[in-house]
Amino acid sequence: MPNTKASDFIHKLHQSQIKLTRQRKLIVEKMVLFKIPFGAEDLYLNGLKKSGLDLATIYRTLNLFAENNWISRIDLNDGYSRYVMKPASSHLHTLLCKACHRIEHLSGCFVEKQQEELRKKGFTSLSHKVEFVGLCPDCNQQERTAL
Amino acid sequence: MPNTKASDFIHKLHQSQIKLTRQRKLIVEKMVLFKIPFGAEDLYLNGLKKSGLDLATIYRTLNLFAENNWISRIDLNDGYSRYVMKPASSHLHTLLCKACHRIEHLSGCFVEKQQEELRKKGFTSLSHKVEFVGLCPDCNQQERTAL
DNA sequence: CTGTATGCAAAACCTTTGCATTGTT
DNA sequence: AACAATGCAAAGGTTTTGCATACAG
Repeated sequence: MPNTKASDFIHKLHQSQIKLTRQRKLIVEKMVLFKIPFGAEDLYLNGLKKSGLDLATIYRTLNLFAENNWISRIDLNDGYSRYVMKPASSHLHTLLCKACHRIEHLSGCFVEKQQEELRKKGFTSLSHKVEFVGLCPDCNQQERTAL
Repeated sequence: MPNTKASDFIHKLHQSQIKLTRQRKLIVEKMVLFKIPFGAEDLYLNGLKKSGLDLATIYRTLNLFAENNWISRIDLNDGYSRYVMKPASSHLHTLLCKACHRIEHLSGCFVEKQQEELRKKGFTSLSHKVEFVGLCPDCNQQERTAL
């Protein structure tokens, strides 16, 4: 079963109003191959350019996907917009390795209670994001053995 | 006691190796006046330009402060880097109103336990960020009365 | 004094946009 | 056929950088 992820994603596109173009399919198929957050240029230089896609198309598509909440923007604070495929759950709880950028989606939410308190105080339309950043076991080990 | 915040901050600068210039003092004194996340241009157009500061100096200074963890970058996802003064506690738990950009630092941390579990799994140098985004009571009310 | 910080101007950078053309539904 | 999406090229806006000068320690 190759690319279940990609076809699931494309299925989502189908159900919406947007048109399913060759370019968008290619972008989706490329996105799912990334295990770390990817930017427009990452997709472009890793095959999409060869397929004849324009960088502008990729930017437009990534914006479209993000607006529809099909992907999430990750801020690595280097002036470069990156995205990750959205996990099944709506909001984002991530664990990011600052060395290799490997990203994990965490299950379990420890802040629902806190959010509920804020709601009681009069805040509405609440959403939240929990981000852990650190060194994953692999990168941590590399640093040690490098000494 | 005017500008306790500013002098506290400047005191921190003193203790580090960096030089305390007229420009840096002015930037600090301006920063503390902002109750919402501020960008370089915000500082520039709100008095620092009149004081003769250059935008480049402000960018350099904001980068310097952020590298030293004296201020924190906030990503509002509009292609504009903003910062907030760091709260006393090291890490960031914020509540941001998406309408007026008013920001609150939340006390109490509900994710320490989760972080401890990650540490046990082999992750190191862990830090975390918890961000709530929503409409504050004031903005929420405005939307309602606008109907 | 020495080395860092600033001002100025230009460049770099990522991202967006206009418009004619192509392609989907 | 109608409208949305793409490619191409150019512009946009924020942030960075080089270099001579000024300044803090």
